[in-house]
Amino acid sequence: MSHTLGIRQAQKQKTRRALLDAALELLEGQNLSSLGLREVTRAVGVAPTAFYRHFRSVADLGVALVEEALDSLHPTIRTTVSTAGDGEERIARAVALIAAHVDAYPAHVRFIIRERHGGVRPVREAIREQLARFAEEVGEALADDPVSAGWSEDDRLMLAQLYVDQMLATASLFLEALETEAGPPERERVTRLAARRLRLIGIGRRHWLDGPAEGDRGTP
Amino acid sequence: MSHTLGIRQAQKQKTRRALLDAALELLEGQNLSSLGLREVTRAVGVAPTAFYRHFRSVADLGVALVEEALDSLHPTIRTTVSTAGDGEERIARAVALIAAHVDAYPAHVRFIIRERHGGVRPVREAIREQLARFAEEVGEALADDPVSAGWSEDDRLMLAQLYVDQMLATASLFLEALETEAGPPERERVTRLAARRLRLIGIGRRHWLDGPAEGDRGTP
DNA sequence: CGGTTGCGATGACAGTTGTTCACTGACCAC
DNA sequence: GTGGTCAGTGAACAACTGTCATCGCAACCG
Repeated sequence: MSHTLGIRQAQKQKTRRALLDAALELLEGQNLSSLGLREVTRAVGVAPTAFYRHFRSVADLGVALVEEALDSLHPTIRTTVSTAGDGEERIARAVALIAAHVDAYPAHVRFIIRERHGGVRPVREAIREQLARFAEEVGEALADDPVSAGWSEDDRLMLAQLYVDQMLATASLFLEALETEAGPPERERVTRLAARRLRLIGIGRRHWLDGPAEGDRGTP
Repeated sequence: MSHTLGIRQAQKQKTRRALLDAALELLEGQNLSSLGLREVTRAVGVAPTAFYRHFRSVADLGVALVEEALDSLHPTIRTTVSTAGDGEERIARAVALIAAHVDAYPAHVRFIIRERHGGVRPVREAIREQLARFAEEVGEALADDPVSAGWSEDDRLMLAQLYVDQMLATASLFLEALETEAGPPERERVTRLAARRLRLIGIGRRHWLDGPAEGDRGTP
C-alpha cells in the first residue's frame, strides 16, 4: 500500500501465509503442542529448514496465529457491544453475530478455544492478554450504558469478563454444532440457550444496585 | 475389600496407579496429545510394552484420568449445591469449596480444564458427558429450591450449566493464582471476583420470572 | 552492470516415537 | 506339587522429529 514491497518480500510473506494456513488446518485435529515443524512445512511443500526463516519455533507461530485470530474477532466484538436496540433485540443480534463469526472463521475460533488453556505457555498468555483487552473494551462500552450507571470500575470489569467468557462458551457450542452431522437443529438449540444465558445476566445487571438482595440477609 | 484380590492383581493395579500418577504429573507442562507412551513408562520405570497391559493407548489412559478426576470433584459439587445458608453465605462457601478443591487436586483440575477443549476426541467427550451429569445434578437441586420454583425444565438446566461453567472458570483462575509467585493476594482477588459473578447470576435468577424486563420493550 | 543479500533446498545428524514379537518367571488354581 | 496364566522384559523395526552447516540462485541496491 504505502510503498509496494518488492517481489522478494512479497514471496516471503506468501510462504509465511501458507505456513500459517497449513498450521491452522492441521490444528483442527490436534493441539499446538503436538504439531510438528516438519508437519507444517510438508503440508506447504517447502523444506523443513525454511520454517526458521519465518518463525523461531512452533510456539512462535502459535502466538502469530493468536494475533491473527483475535484480530479477526475484534471487529465482531466491537459491533456486538455497540449494537443498538432494546434488550431482547440486542441479545438476538449478539448471538447471531457470534454464530456468523464461527461460520466465517471456524478454524480460528477452534484454535483460540483449544489453546486458551492449552499446554503452550506463551500462546496461553497471548490469548489471555488479548481477551483482557477485549474485556476492557467491553467495560468501557458498559460505562456509557445507562443500565450500568453508578457501577464501580471493578464491577464493570467483572461483568465485561463475564460477557467475554460467555461469548467464548457460546462460540464453542456453535463450533460443536458445526461439526455435528445434525447441524441446523443443534444450532437453533444453541442460539436459544445462549440467548437465555445473556438474558439472565442482563436481568442480574439491571438489579445489581437494587440494594442488599431482598429476603436474603436478616442481619442489618 | 469384598474378597482380597491376590498379590498378582494387587501388583498390577499398583503399576496402573503409577502410570496414571506419572502421566498426570507429566501433563502439568504439556497436552495429552503430545504425551508419549514411552515418556510415561520411563517415568514409572517399566518397559514401554508394559503399558499395553493396562491401556490400549494414551487416549485410553486419558479417559481413565477423566473418570478419576471428575469422581474426585463429585463430592465437592454435591456439598456445594446442598450447602445451607442464605445467599451471601452460600456464595462464600461455594467459592471456598472450589478453592479448597483446587488446592487438594491441582493436577486433576488442570487436566480437566486443559483437555476439555483439547485435541483428543474421546477425552473431550468423556469430560463433556461427566460435566453434563454434573449439570443435571445441579439442575435437580435447583428444582428443590424455592427461588427456582415455577421454572421450566429447560431454564433450570440452562442455569445449572451456567453454574458448572462458572465453577470451572473459577477453578481455572484459582489454578493460575496457585502457580503465580504472588499467590495469596491474587487468590483473594479471585475469591472476590468469583463471589461477585455468582452474586450477579443469583440476582438474575431471583428476577427471572418478574415478567418482561421492565423498561426494555415498548411494544405490548 | 556487479556485488551483496537472503529465501529456500540439500543432506545429514542424533534422538525420539509407537508397535511387534518371542521370552521369562512369579503367582494361583487345581 | 504341577501346569497354566499373564504382568513385565528386551531387542528390533521403520518412521519420525528438531537442528545443523552448506549451497544455489533469484532479487535487490548502488
